[in-house]
Amino acid sequence: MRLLIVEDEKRLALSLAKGLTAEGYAVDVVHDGREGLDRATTEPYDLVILDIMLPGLNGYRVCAALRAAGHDVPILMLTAKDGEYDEAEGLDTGADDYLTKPFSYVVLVARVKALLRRRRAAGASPVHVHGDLKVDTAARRVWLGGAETELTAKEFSVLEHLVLRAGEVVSKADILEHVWDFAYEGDPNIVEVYVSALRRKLRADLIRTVRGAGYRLETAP
Amino acid sequence: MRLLIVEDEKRLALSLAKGLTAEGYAVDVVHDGREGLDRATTEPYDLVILDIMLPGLNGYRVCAALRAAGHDVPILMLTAKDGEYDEAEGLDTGADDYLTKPFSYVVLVARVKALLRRRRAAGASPVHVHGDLKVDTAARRVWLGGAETELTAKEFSVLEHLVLRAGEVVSKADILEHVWDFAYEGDPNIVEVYVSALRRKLRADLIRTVRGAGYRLETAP
DNA sequence: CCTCGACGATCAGGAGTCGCATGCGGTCCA
DNA sequence: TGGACCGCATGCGACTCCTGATCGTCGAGG
Repeated sequence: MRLLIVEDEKRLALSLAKGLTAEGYAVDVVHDGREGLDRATTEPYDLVILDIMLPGLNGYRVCAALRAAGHDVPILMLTAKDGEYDEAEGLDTGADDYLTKPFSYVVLVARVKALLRRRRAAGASPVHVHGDLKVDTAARRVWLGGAETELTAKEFSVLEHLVLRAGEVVSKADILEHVWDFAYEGDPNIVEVYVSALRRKLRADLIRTVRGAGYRLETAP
Repeated sequence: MRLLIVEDEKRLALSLAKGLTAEGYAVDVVHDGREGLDRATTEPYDLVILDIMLPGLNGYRVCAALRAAGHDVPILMLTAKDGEYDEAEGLDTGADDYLTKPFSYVVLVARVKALLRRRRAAGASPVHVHGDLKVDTAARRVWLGGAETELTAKEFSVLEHLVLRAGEVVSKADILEHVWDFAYEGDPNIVEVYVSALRRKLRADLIRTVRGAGYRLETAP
């Protein structure tokens, strides 16, 4: 599950990102509205956490623009309590839920999970397809050209992370942070070991090495 | 059968939950309106017991929001006798039945059963079929390939939870939360013991272990 | 065009984790 | 009082994961 946080208070954004990453989500953070809109329109996020007061473009406008562009990604709005902005307005522009600052981290996580559950209950499939590769994140199953392949937990996590960023180059540090513990003090070689295993179990040319940068899951067949 | 209790008086909520659990229902409890709405919209409950006076969002609004969202889950409202809230209003917003505090536990159970019967009579099937496995959550009976199998209460609850999420990986923590008390502090080993029993009584390959992730009820035959 | 250095791939082994089976005592109910 | 059910503990077996070492490959600069 991939989350985008659009929040200009950097400390808050960072702490949310850390926590949600620990929950197992892939988290990206941007600090202004325009950048947020760009990312949300071009990348496949499962949920967007959107602050109202933002430099560049405020949260309402980001939200409205996203909906106008036909994106139905769930949006959780963050509003300040001082009443300058109205919660109802947030829901009117197409947000799915809102949270009033200050909020506890536990509540935020509960809302995030609820929104993701709701979306899943509505029939949104957690299945990702790229070429002849099919990955079902809920069932934790992987097919290649119709044949199912058995993966271990770590192998699946690495693959899932690459699939969520299919076509992009993902650095080893990024994979380490997301799949392993946050502050993992280990050899980046583990990533190589698991990529190697994935290539062996799936197909060698599925994961492309970008020397000095990381790995990229090939999307075109 | 899964029940959700939305009630902020914790002692009352707990005693109801205990009683209904003993009746064989899987019971979740939340203490405020918003959380109740979240859960009811995202989880597949068979009935919601909803107090009127709630922090966050009162019972009427939860009920109205649920109906507005297209959910037809039966709702049993709990009203205080002091007339501040009108019973009729509860029914207007879409509740199926109401009960005035204080009420006897026996009456509550009778109403719950009546509502579940009514829904069943209306054609909602509590029977889930996956391959040659048939599970009747109302009657709490299980058939495998036409032959009925006797399960204990806990065995059935674990199976029911897996059936409701058939095809997905369900973590042991998730099973613990839903089948045992919600704040259960116990050894995940219990889950393993019950899964083991289910495999013995049903078929070994029906419940698949996904190492490091949980269990998955196989859907394909 | 060759050489060298850095980076990446692969392999094997041991430690640790995870899941399963079994058995025992407690408790609840008939 | 007896039986069934439940929670818990233990020990075993298997698999996974990480580490370290070695081998391979790419690319830049001489």
